[in-house]
Amino acid sequence: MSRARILYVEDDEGLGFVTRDNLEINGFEVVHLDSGRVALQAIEAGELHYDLCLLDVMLPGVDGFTLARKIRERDQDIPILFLTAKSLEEDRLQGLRLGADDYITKPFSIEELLLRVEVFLRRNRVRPAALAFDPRHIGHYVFDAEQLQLTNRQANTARRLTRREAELLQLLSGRRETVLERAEILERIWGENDYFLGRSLDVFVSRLRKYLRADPRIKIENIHGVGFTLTVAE
Amino acid sequence: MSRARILYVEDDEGLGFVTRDNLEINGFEVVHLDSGRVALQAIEAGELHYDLCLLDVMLPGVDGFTLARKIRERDQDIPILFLTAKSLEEDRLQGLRLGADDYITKPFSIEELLLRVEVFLRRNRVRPAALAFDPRHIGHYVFDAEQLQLTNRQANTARRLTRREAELLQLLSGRRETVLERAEILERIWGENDYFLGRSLDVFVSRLRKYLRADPRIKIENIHGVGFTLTVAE
DNA sequence: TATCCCTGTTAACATCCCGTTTACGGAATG
DNA sequence: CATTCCGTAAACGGGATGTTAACAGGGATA
Repeated sequence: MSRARILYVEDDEGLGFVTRDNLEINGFEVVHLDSGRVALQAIEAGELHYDLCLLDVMLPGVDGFTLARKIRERDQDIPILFLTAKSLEEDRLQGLRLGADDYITKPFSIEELLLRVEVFLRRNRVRPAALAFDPRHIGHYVFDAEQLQLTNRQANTARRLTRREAELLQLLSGRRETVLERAEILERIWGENDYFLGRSLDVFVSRLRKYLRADPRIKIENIHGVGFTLTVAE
Repeated sequence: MSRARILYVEDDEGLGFVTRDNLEINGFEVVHLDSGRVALQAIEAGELHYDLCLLDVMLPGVDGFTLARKIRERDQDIPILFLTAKSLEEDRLQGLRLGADDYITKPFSIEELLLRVEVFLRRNRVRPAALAFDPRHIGHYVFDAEQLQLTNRQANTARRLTRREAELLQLLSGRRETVLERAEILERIWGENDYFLGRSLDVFVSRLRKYLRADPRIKIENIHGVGFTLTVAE
């Protein structure tokens, strides 16, 4: 696997620089943005993909919570860590409800930060695509990745998916409305990327389309030469 | 779906009682031990399998760190949360190095505790407050795990099971409708996992199917490459 | 001690399943 | 209009599973 990419949003210039530097020394690829607004744009542009988000809560303008919410809209699986000066319980709770995965209270030591980040990425790598335990709604289907089950709520029927099918649907449905590049899908699910696996991916996409055909609002669109996007029309 | 099992080590009687109570109300199965020594024995006996460990750091005799180290020797993945009165960084770091996953600083609110516990269990893919099935009624059979007896209420006949058969049936029927992975079954019943034990499991599943064949609503389904699911149709 | 069950494991073989690959036609691109 | 990319059905092959039977060893029994 290539180096893990971290989105780091922090307005304190000094701290931001030091932290970024330390993360990079330890082998991470860091994109450091120094304002909530810029980060919001970057997220909404939706071009880049990260393995982990590190968000300062207190940002001028757009705060960390808002960012987290936006990130979750686009990616329901990516780990989010908050950095917060306040150790106020109310803040911690709000973050956890928003789907944050952990908190680091300022001031923190670099060593602590690294330990937490590594714990996180390690856990994420061990259990690649099977994190979601909340059944996920896709049109009038309900998809339970853990149970490898796809239920048609309308017809009240269920279908068992194979592991690969579930992994792929998990990835697609966790990032709907955004373009998932072929290379990324192949890296994440197959762990490598060659011509034949690419054809395999096409076959799986075709199968998923068939399984989801009962709801015409659901589309898995191909972007020629780039990748796929799952959308659910209103 | 089984309830998540939490090992909770806490010497403060009052706090321990309240916390345990709250966890149980919220659907967790809690084993509360009130001293480090007792916990150490329990861990070294290695009989029980937990989904999460909640350890007070300050314990008379054997402290939380020592426990964590022992637990990590046996299980690399199980989430460990520390409860600590001190928010000293040195303590936090030591805990993280030992493989702790998080800290909760006393005093904590029950809501915070629950949120954190749930976040961690989610990562570990255990369903927290899921309802457990009564393992004793399976279709028109009645299963007594203690007596190793399986009674067919319709035909009014009974069959004696062997211990392994009973263990497997209890696991399957207590978690019906959910995918039980081969690895987990083998870990829980055999304590280890190799090719031959896997074949052994297949043999036992086959036997159970035969014993339960009289009720066609009962199915032990295989999910190829993943595990088994016991279902009882309406 | 020899013998007999009882139980869990191993062996053997048939069958099934699923990820991959092939094949071919259509679509997109420039 | 040439070339590459994609959609999908079908075939393939290797590994996973189902099932029956043989086997081994331990504890009870005589």
